[in-house]
Amino acid sequence: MHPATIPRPDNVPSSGARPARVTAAMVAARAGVSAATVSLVTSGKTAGRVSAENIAKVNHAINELGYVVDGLGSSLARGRSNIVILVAPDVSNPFFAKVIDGVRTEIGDAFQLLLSVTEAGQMPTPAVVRNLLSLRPAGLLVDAPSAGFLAGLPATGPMVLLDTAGVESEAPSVNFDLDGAALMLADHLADLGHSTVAYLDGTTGTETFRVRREAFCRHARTRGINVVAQTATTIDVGAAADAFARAWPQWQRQGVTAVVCSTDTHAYGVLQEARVARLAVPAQLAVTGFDDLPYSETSSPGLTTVRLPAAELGRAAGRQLLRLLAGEELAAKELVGEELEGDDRNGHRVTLESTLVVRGSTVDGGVAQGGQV
Amino acid sequence: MHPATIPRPDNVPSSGARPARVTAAMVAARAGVSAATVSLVTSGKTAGRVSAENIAKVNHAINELGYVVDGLGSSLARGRSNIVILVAPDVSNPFFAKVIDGVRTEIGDAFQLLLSVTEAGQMPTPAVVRNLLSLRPAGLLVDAPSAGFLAGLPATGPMVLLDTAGVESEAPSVNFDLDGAALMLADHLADLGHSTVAYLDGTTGTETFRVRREAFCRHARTRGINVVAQTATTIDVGAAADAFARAWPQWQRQGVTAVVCSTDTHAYGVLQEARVARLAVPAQLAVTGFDDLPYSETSSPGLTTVRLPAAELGRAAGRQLLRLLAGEELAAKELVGEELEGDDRNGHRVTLESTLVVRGSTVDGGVAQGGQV
DNA sequence: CTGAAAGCGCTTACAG
DNA sequence: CTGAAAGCGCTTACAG
Repeated sequence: MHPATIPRPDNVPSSGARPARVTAAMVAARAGVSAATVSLVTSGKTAGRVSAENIAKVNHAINELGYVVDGLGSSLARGRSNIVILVAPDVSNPFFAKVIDGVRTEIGDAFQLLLSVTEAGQMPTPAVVRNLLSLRPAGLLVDAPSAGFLAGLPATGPMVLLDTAGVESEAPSVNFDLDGAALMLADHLADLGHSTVAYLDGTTGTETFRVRREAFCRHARTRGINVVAQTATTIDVGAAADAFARAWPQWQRQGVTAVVCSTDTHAYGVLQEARVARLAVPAQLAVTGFDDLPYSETSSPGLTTVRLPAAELGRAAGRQLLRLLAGEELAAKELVGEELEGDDRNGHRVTLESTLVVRGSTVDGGVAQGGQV
Repeated sequence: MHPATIPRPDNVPSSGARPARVTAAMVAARAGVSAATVSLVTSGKTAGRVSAENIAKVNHAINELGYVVDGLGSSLARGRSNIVILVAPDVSNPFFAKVIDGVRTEIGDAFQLLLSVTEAGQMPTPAVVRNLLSLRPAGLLVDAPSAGFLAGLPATGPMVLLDTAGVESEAPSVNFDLDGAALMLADHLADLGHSTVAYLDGTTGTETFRVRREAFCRHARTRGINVVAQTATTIDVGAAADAFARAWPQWQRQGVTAVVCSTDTHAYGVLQEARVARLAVPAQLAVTGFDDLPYSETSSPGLTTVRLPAAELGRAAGRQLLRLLAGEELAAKELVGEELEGDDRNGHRVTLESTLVVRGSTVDGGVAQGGQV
């Protein structure tokens, strides 16, 4: 009579009742204590409040019955759940995978990390956000937020922004030093004598891409580099290869000696096409990227690229959020009406240094020479 | 005094109280009705139970106050939340992105889809699962489950498995017809006259990879094809390229005329290396993949591959889950003690047909000739 | 150290 | 059609 769910170990016939949920009351009865005591034990607040004997009894009963604290009841009583929601426009790329992993590492078991799922490349709609917030997450992590998204966000609990390049917000945030990165890149190319370069951008319209391009172009100009051409394609090796193949004859005529790509993925396409065209990299053409994705180390030649520390971005954001959450607890418990100490009022804006990783796509023997600058 | 959260529109000073949560009781007071009536309105159960006038009043009050039904309270009262949790070992690959998208499309706004986040390539630990389940999700979707994971799963609510290749389970599931796919592939290569091939596998140890390989080898043998070599690398273009470059001299001596890859990503590496080595594809070497990732259409030559309908996998699983959920509701409401109709007892095991997409990597002009077979 | 009680915010029989 | 009341499962003052 029940819809097929997961297999029952024993073939329970059509009585089909779901296994009864084990509640704190049941544990209490079994242990011969009150539900309050059970709660104290499960939440670890026993110090000076529960006798060792009762703690043992409760734990025993918990194991016997296989009790798990109900997330809904618990969250409702505490006023918030223990889930942290990570909102991001692009879940499926290796760079973001590292970011996620960093967050996960930092958040640990204290909170349950869940990813909001949206249409590829989209931030969740206001309606979805309202839905998410109604779950009373302990905190929110938002990657690459658009300005519109932030504007529509109702003022709720702790939130940390990741990779907000170009978007204004007062919320605590963790960012890459894209300007510094672009500067290093421009310097590197200028030092190598490049004076005419092309820029291959992404079409997603992400803020970070815009910032990368603008920062590079600015610093390039300062260093006397002409950015004579710009094209954009989707973030796809094939699309980038095509675009480069089509553009190259023209670029060559313009004297382009280097192609700067807004992400390594594009650069892979360029490298690939260059190999097919038997263009000597870096002698005839230098290629650079952003991100330092895994493949950049093993491509041939290796790709010179701005390493944006993805995992560290996730970790730093996780750390910030944990601090906010701890602060909240403090505020609720002890500091009502007072001011928190400086540490919690500053440090809300973390910027991570990027590094330029020099490899064979700009310098012969770049890898051998040691990599990072 | 509160930790910095998100920016307040107006600079609320250190009074700092969170904006008071708007509750159903507040809406009720404003509208001059009972909380029960508010609930009826928000859940759309007004038919014959709430006057048009009161509906209007309540809706008005809701808008005025910006009321959103609290997910925790609501879920606790109903006995389950409206979230569906998608558990998967590999969130960050373009194939899975399509699966997610399919699920999202099907689930729609009825439920809130959230992704469980685990270490890359890992299923969540039993502890995490218990945590997730304590949120009382309306349903669970599990992609590429390992046998161990399923065994450790407590018997809970509705669940649908995706891509369970090789894993036994009684739970409703949606799968690809990998055997049929492997057969088509073997036939295709045999028809082209290949009799000696190499197999390039992934090292993740995913069940689906094992099944792909075994099924292909079986059918290949039947068709008189010798699979003379097998290698495995991580799922990375560069790694695959390296592996191929290293293995090719030997393979060539063995008379290998085709490389079958367990996923397109590997095949990209092979194609790339083949171009560098000026190996004529497909004349000297045919290459095939599995998945039909986006780039397979634009690579040069295009990649002959088994198209596994990823989005359809997600949609079918979403559909199954919705049916389970609907059945549950029925069971709870009307059918206690009776049997559900056949439709709900069968059809719990959906198999999706795969197709072989023939492109230039096995047949000259493969694309032009129409693609699918 | 312990338990009875109130409360978190909602939904759903139930009696009118 | 409407509202008072009980209940979902927990946590947290509070009184002992």
